[in-house]
Amino acid sequence: MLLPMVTMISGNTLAHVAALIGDVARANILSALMDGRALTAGELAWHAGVSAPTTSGHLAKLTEAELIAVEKQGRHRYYRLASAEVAQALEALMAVAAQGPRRHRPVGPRDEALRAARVCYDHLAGRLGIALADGLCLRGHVILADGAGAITVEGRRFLRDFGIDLADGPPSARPLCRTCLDWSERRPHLAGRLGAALYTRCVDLGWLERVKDSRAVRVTAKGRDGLAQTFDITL
Amino acid sequence: MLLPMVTMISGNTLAHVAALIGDVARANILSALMDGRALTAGELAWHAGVSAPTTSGHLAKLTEAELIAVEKQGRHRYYRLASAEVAQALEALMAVAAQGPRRHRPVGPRDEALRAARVCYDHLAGRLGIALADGLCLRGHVILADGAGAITVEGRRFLRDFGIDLADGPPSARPLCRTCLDWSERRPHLAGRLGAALYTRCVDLGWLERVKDSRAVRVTAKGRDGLAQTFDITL
DNA sequence: CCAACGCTTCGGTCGCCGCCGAAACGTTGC
DNA sequence: GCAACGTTTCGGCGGCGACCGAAGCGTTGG
Repeated sequence: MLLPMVTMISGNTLAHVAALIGDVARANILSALMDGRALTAGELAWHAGVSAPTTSGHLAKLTEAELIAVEKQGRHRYYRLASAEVAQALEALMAVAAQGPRRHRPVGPRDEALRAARVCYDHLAGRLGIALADGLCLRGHVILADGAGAITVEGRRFLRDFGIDLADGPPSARPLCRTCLDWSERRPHLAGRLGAALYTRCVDLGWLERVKDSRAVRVTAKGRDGLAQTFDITL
Repeated sequence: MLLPMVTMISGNTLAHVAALIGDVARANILSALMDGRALTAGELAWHAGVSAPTTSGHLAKLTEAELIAVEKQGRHRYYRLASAEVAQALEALMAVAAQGPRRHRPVGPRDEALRAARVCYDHLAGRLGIALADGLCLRGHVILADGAGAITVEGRRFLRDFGIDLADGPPSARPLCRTCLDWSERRPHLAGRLGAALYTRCVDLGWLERVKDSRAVRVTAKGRDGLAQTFDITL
């Protein structure tokens, strides 16, 4: 049989990366790490639903492929996603999975919480993430033209008043403001350094709280007021 | 053992989609379809490097999961990617694969052609795609701020002169102008309806030609002149 | 109408990989 | 130093799924 020669190289690497994500245990591990924090091997074993030895094997494979990175700290080992690109790929896959044919998923209460507000790597997603993006867009603070975005001059001033100065920090190669396709809302929300700063600031202000063992985010009473006053968001 | 309950649902669907891409034969099939055209089962079998029966099974699975779509035509069956989201997910995975540890890939001449200019679903990628995006950005026809993009008023006029009217066609939900992370250049190139229109127009003008059995694109002599005059691109 | 062709279905084989328990390793703390 | 703990390594088991050849189905063209 005639072989397609060089084409196979890209297919091989593509398959290798996808196959790593394509195991239920490993997918659960990566999903758990999508909240941007670093978790221990034990915590990840719990999330994956398999034994510690099995988890260890999975973590070794993911680390070797540089999908995740590890940091030793005492007798714990903290694992985190290796890069924002990995998070983006995972989110893109979830978007495909969400639009696919109804795979039997009885929408539980936990699922509803995720759709309301959740963390996507280091920024907000779900209905709250969309509302934030819409609010900033409506006031002309950012320009979201057809899935792409940029910060205006007034936006920069507004953000500074809100307590976010995007000029500080090391000059990073990371995009200042980019969008990310929301898998539950099917619309773009704010990502990049702006998205991360917005989320961090809301947490610092006590407006948002993480839900334990989940990517879901809860809006506090103070947060309800603050979001309404600052961003015109009513939940 | 305590089970993480509902969290597993998302992990399950994520793993299912990723596992479909995570087979070498299927990855080759999807890679081949990344050129945006619809190919027959036989052609895909050749690209996949496996027998016709095996390919048929793969195609059935991919179709059922709605990663690809099929169209019957006589005794042929034409398969294509089901949506732009699928293409985006594939591109994101390739970006991850490209930045990972050097997986033994001896850069062949075919590979070099892909890095120079290739089709990414329905728009241009590679050095040529980057150069086009940079050119339009430099002249202020589009604004590419940190990986995000929008078309300016002058840009719209310029594109109309070039033969692209983005107002025509049915009002589509597809983004007009978005960016796509280039896996070989590690920088954003133009995607969305603008990216597609630019590629189509260049082909119509006879500036670009597809390379047989590859996603690579060749610049014609006429194209070299045209690209230089219109976009200030020197290859 | 029959032969050629493209594609799918069926049946059986084989190899890879996920899984766990037991044991080893390294760190912490008493 | 020793016990407790978190994590990894080892060995062996089991099952899923990719693969092919042969046969079946539908279409095309003479």
